Amino acid sequence: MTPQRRAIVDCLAATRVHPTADEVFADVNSRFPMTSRATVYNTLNLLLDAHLVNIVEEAGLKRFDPNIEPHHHFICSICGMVEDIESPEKDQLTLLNVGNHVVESMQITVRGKCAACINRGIRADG
Amino acid sequence: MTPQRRAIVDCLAATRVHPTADEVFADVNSRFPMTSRATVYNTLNLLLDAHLVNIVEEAGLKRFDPNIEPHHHFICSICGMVEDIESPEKDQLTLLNVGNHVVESMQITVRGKCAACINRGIRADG
DNA sequence: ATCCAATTTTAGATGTATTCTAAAGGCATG
DNA sequence: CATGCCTTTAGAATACATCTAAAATTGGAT
Repeated sequence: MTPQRRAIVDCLAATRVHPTADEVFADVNSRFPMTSRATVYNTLNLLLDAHLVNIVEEAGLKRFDPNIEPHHHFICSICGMVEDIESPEKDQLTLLNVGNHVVESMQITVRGKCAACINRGIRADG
Repeated sequence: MTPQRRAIVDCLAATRVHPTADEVFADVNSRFPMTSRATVYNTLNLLLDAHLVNIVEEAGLKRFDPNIEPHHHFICSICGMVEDIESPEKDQLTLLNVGNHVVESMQITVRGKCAACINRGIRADG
């Protein structure tokens, strides 16, 4: 565990915005200015392999999620914001059977417009 | 509607494997050898804008899905295969409320090991 | 059939995200 | 202090996607 790795883990643990690798790089670099992108990518991939973070893909970007409990996501179609859903309804979902495949997990992705974007739109119109 | 565009649309309509842009390019090129990647990307993006195809992102690749009915996906964690789920259970899902956001759609992603990969594994072991 | 304007296609350059590589650095152990 | 192992660094290399400008094609008017 090096200072760079600790900074990367801290960055993920402190945020709820599902940062991209580049956003993690920018945050870590503000504290350790010489950290290279390769270190950020290496560390993130190590965390992925160790199942200590998850990945959410959207609009061509891989976003990293330190929440490894099974959960779901809301994605704003305007600003791209990704938010964890901690709804009791998530548990109503039992594993579907799919053909002859072995099902291991299920995840719901909810899409729509986030409250912030709706407010921005209302102000712009009025 | 040009021959190139028709070939791209035909390719998508004929397949159930959710091809990537590059796979579409390879297929179209086998019939129209001089078709460029740009034409494939342009046409796919036109189809996306017109909501005539959907996109499924997985493992850093954008896969194109001509099925525009709301539906769900099974993704194999070994080979990356994406399969549509046409399960009656999909309809039991009612739109969740998520904070103050406006929910427009919900999609389930089921992950696991596909039948083909399981068979391959069993043969490899025995 | 010919011309023209508008659109599409092409090849290659460019952009963006990610991974690879080789050299340098750090740290524990002998 | 030397050694070996692992990490970090900077930049090159790769992969996927988009952009650009010129050439080709289309459909409509003559």
